[in-house]
Amino acid sequence: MSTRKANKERTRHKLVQATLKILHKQGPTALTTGRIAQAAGVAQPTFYVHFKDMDEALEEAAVSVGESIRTRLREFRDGLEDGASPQVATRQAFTTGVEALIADRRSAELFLRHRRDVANPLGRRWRELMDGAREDLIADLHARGVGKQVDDLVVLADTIIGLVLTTVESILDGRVTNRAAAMEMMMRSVEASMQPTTSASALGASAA
Amino acid sequence: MSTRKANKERTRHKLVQATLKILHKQGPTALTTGRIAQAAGVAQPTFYVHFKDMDEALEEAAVSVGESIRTRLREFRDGLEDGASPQVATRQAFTTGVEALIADRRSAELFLRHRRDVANPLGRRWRELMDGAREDLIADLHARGVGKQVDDLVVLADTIIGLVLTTVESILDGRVTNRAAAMEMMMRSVEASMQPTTSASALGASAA
DNA sequence: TGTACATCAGTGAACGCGCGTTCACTGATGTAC
DNA sequence: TGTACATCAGTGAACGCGCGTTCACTGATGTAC
Repeated sequence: MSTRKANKERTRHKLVQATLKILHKQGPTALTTGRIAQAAGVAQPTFYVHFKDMDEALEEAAVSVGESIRTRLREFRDGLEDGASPQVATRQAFTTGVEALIADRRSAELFLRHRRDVANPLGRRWRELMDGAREDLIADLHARGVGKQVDDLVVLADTIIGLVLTTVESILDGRVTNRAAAMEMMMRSVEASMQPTTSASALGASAA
Repeated sequence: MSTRKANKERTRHKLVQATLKILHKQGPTALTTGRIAQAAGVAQPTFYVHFKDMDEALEEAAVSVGESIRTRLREFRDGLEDGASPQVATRQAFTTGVEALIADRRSAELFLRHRRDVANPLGRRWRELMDGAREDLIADLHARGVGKQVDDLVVLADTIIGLVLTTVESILDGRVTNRAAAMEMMMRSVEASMQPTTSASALGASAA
């Protein structure tokens, strides 16, 4: 590749990273083309050499973070056993999700913060990402025969994803010191939602 | 109260509601004093009769939503039994949380969307609200003797709160049609996280 | 009740500032021969 | 390799616009007597 083209890509990359940096440190209100350019070390009009407008830059920033998370999810997922039981597989899926997210703190924080912000390209893009992940999870649970035990795989998937995000939040916010123990407790919750409905009655036994 | 004072309060209230309306429909970027005043049906400089700046208006909007949620939480909570077992009480606490949030859709959506937005007065205020709720929950769990079974009440509280918010999200986003069944599954997850750690081993029994 | 005066919520007009956006230009890089 | 020309990423300067903010003013409401 020509030096010129490579340099242009480097600048573009710097602008995207600067966008994420400002968004992370100062929030959406502070996002201006001038600040982004300054943080990237270029003149302000340079922004327009690379992006039509702010939305286009945000869109690319969202894709960047989204792909980084998705790539890490795949990396962790490649380590999973294939023939594992639904319980073991779900346990691994849970751990995978948590590890993939906390591996990159800034991405995780941005994702958690803007994931429901539908007025923002970031929110829209990440919502698509979540919807895809949810569908994958449902398909996976179905393929492993979990549907026979659980009436509503949509709710089960939501429970699992919700607990993954909750765990990540607890870790990122520093409320959790013993990660292993916290993940153990969360995973027990996930497993409970996979039991046939009747098992709820078994509860009485442990009630004082 | 004088008509004058009452009128002023009405205008102020309209401005706060207009702030929430624009924030909800168009997002934080669209928040300008002009748009807020227009939505409230007053001239733009009127905004400054009531608020020093945008942050002060946002602060009041945050308090307004926060109090509406907290009031509803208390209303629901007043219906709880006192001497109930930890399990029954937690079950009721869970239902209470979900019902209190979905009772006002706009407040719930705004809260969920901006709850981690620390660059925003809304996010800061609601984070305080959450921290308070978490501490209350931990104290309540402790008072009911749950601490004897569970090592880490902080994680348990996070699990419960996380599952409440997850359930609310599922309902608001329309992924859940059968609310009762969904809440039943979520509650089983909550209950599982309250079992002594050893019960995790009981899992093997149901694994195919 | 009536009158004269005080208060003050709300407003139109005006302002400066920072923002997004455009454009002619520069100089480094690439290409043709 | 060397030269003459083409391309194009990046820039400084300029611009209009919308925003926040201020202020003198208005007229409705409140108050003193």
